[in-house]
Amino acid sequence: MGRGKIEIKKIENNTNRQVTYSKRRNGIFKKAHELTVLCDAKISLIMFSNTGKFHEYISPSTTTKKMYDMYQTTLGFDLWSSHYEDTVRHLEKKYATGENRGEYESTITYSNGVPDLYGFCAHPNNIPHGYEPHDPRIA
DNA sequence: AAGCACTTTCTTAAAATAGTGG
DNA sequence: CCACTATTTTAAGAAAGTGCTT
Repeated sequence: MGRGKIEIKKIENNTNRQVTYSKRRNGIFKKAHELTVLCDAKISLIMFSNTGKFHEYISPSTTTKKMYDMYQTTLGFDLWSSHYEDTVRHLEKKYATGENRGEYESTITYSNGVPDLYGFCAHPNNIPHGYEPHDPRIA
């Protein structure tokens, strides 16, 4: 877009990276707001820049706490338990590729894959181009 | 004043999407 | 459902602006 297309990889130039982050963040927040209004969706976006600056969007119809509660209820585990990592591994093993996918997808209407710790839900058949997972746990 | 981190503005090419029709 | 198209929107690049710190 803009003056030309850029390759999706880390922007090494500090100034350009900062500008792109600022503009794209606003773009995402605007889209989240539109989806909230148009489709009556509940959306929570939490982001930290590479310098640690915090920004958040939350649909007016919900709260961040409610979203975490829904996340836990939907996936059936406790985010804050000491067994969280184990639980996620278990769910991934059970649902990510196996014959239980249908059962899983019937309970998850929005996402299309495994419980995520890395920003999106990944399923081999439905990963947007350029967003291949880089989960440090599955190195 | 000068340097730094971050945001905004302008132009405009590329991408997204609403609408339409097979 | 998919393909095509017209219209709208996004965001790159460059530059200017804002606010904070030293």
